[in-house]
Amino acid sequence: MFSKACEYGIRPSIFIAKNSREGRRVSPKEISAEINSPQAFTAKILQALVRNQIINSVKGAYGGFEINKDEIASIKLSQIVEAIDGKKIYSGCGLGLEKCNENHPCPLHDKFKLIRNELKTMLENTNLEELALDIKTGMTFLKT
Amino acid sequence: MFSKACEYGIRPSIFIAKNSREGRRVSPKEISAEINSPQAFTAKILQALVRNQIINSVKGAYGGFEINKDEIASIKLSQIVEAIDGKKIYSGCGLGLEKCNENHPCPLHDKFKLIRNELKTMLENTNLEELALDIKTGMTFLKT
DNA sequence: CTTAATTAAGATAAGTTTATCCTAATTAAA
DNA sequence: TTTAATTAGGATAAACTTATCTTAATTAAG
Ligand code: FES
Ligand code: FES
Repeated sequence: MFSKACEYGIRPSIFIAKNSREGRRVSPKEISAEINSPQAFTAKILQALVRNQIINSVKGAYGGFEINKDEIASIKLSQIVEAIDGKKIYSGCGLGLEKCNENHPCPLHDKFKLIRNELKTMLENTNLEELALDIKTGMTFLKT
Repeated sequence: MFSKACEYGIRPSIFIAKNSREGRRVSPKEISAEINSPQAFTAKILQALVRNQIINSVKGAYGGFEINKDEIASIKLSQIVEAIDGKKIYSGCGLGLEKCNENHPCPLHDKFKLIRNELKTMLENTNLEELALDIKTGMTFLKT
């Protein structure tokens, strides 16, 4: 469904959100250990999220990644997915036609569009705070 | 959402279904021309569908691909998707955890599972006949 | 100012998916 | 039985995704 890159965007973001709520910056090393992902590759994705102003990085000693506490609740999953995988997941044809088009639909268009839209709505209505809270209470997990 | 291979499984199947309803066998050449896909690669996917007994092939002169008329309505999209992409699309964790598990869920599990199940239901409740009929009436398209 | 810690970024490698090419096997028709 | 048409299948290549490695840039602390 999502690319590995996208997964390595979402899981770290949740982990960073959780820690930022507790006032702690985290390093790529700690992140990849906690979410069980390849460190250098994950760091690359984090760079992209920083460029997209979804997370903040602080360079140099005692630096790391963080998210402004008061922004955590307003960051939607859709922003992360779009920053990494683009919006093709929202707009692309399920059968691979060049464009998904009401006036030139593929045979699966009506049915596929419904599900694609639900996915979109879900991602747009899910924010980092709610995901981070479940992690904190040990109800959900980010690895294995 | 689906891999290219899967798209090259679904679109040809619809095209073959439409033609089989009309009593015509089709060749990989005709198929890839009509659905605008790479011929050799598409042929490979067709081989896999034949091995999975979803479509029939007739070798030799005047051969080609076809589907038994009375089976078209009973072939579900889910069969094609599973034959090519496997069932990971139905069961895999949205955030890439090794297993999607009720007892060890990722933060997105509840919301993701809903959508994944809807996709599954949709594919299981869509058969080749209905898709082929829309093509035939010119209401839907398989290329560009 | 120097040092040590840390993110950024580019180069490279490995792995997977997508695509092409060539030959073998099969079969209907002449 | 020969021929021409056609699918099957293996080998290879190209493209893309995923992953690693090395160096540069930045910054807090001493
Ligand atoms: S045209 Fe295929 S999903 Fe809309
Ligand atoms: S555990 Fe992630 S979707 Fe179920």
